[in-house]
Amino acid sequence: MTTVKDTQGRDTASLVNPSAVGLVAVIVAATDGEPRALTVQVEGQARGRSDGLPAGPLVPEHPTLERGLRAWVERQTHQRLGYVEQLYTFGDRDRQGDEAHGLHTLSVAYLALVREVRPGGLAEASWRNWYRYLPWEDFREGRPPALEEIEAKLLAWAGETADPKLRRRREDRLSLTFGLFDGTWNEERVLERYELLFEAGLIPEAQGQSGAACDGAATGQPMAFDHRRVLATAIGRLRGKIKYRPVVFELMPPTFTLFQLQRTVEALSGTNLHKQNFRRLVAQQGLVEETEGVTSGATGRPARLVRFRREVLLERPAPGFRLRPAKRPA
Amino acid sequence: MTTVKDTQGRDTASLVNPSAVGLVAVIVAATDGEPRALTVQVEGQARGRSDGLPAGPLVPEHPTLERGLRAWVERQTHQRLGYVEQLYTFGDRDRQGDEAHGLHTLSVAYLALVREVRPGGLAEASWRNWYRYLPWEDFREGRPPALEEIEAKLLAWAGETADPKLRRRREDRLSLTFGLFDGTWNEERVLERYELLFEAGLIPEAQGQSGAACDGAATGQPMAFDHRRVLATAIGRLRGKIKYRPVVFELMPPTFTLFQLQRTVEALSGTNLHKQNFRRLVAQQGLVEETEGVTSGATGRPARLVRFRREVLLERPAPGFRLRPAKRPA
DNA sequence: GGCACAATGCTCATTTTGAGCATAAGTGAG
DNA sequence: CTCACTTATGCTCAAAATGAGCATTGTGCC
Repeated sequence: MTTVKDTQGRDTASLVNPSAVGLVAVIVAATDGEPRALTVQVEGQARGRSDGLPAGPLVPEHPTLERGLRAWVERQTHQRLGYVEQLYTFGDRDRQGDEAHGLHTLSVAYLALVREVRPGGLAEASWRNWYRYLPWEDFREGRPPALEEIEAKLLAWAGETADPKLRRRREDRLSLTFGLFDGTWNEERVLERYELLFEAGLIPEAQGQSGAACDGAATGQPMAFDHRRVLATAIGRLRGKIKYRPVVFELMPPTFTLFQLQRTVEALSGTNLHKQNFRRLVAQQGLVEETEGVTSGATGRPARLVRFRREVLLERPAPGFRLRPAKRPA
Repeated sequence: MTTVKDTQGRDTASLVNPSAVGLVAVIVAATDGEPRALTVQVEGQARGRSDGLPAGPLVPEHPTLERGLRAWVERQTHQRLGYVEQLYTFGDRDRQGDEAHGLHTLSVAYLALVREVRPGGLAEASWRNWYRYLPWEDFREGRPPALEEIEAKLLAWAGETADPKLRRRREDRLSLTFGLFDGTWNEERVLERYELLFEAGLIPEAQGQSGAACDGAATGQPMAFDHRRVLATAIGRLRGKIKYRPVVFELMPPTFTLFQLQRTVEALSGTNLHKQNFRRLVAQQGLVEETEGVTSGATGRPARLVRFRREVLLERPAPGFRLRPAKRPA
């Protein structure tokens, strides 16, 4: 048996202190131009049932974490997972929402992208528009109305401290994440925004917070445990990733129009894009190839159906999309 | 107490199956234009002692994983950690190198960037040029000689299978990761290259492999357990990150010249950059501001000393470097 | 045929890159 | 003291990538 000593000479081989480890999955699909996550019903947690992400224990039988995750998700939801990527491992003692046993609790979170939305193997599993939980993240229809109330409360939170340094720090964070003073918005900072709201006590999941939270319309629907945090992590990661890796195609049907593709990218990023430039980009990058088919039935000129060129995965820079927000006419 | 049922109705609240969890740290510094990682001596493992990354158990006392990591690294190595980021959680059953106990073993790996290279609190800890372990990743002096031998062996590996589909897949991977047929090299695919070498049996750490591995000069010095894999993950992540976040500055002294900065970026990315364009980029992005000082003593015209503009962290796109490889004159 | 509505094609002014040339300012040798 | 050499800095120029729009082309519907 191998022996390891850390640099102090203590034996660390066995890594004592066994911990409880769980897996959580953010399973994403995009249908009808809306970004959706697969959710399940979770009991307990103060107000009866609430939505949660599919989660399960780490099963020792599986050779790798990812394989374990694939196995039980596919069994549980009858949803075959295509693209899977590890997101983050959460281990905060006070954020897990489950402190019953003495073990340290970890959750290893994964992001999965799936193509089709089956009705759901289980009655309790359902697809939900992810902006239901994070309404301030959707800028497709212009600035989300939820932001008015949120900004007011955040400003109040920043102002409620006497310490000028702390106050300054809070204001800097408001500026950086919500673009509060300079009107800037970086769509990738989803987690930072959520965490800020959490700290400011605007997230009901934060136990022991002052009851002065938003009424829920503005700060979205809660989820069980810290699952909204996991969801926020997933969205942020995905928004970043589509810019430099062609992962959106994992969400598209075998054949689609450029505009459907654009709608999907917009759904994920929560912004609108300039149509002509978007298609120029896609064409130029050689991400798709034309098929015979065209759309029909809908109003307007029929669109050509295209399909993803799998070969690009083998080509040089393996590009994604660099998002370029369009000015909204409204 | 809360109760959670998964979608099958089984109770998953307690996430049974306790696991052993360890923390591993890739602590990076850059001195004299060389990228270095902090290593410790590890006993056991076939051939006596070998280099390993600082690792320790997850201590339940700490509120978060990151805090726990910071605490024991600082205590163990007397090295204060600045920037810390979670890298990845490894949980392969057969890659951990430690299967003594029945528990599933996880390692949560972190990447840390530090500014100064203290002589090392412990005699057993030492800074090592990271290319010692991954020599094929350094293109600063032109194509690494190690690649000749590696490519030959990889081609042989691809060719040794009869199944044409598998063979095709292997060749595609060689092309994608090592640019074998199209001469392309993506410096971020460090992990993919390492894993390919591992699968091809060219990495001594792979137990039960055919002894036909490279002699070590080409495939670098081994590390304990799967620590080279962790290191490869860290390098790949860091190479990607410096392109869009100003993290290099975590490695720089308070004041430095633009050329030192360039050397550091080059050290990390393993490529050479076009000098004039590099400084134009840095200037234009407003990443640094001038100081009074200039260098002296060395040969050549003295260079102005600059310092990182911390404010950029609060500014809009929070840019990093977009690396642009320069043509090597040689 | 005439409309309304998307899908497509193309233009044009800016910026952003990639590559170099030219000059400036020290050090060390003879 | 001057020349040779070395590294730091300034600047130029052509090519490619972006950001915004205008113009045309097919279709389904009165």
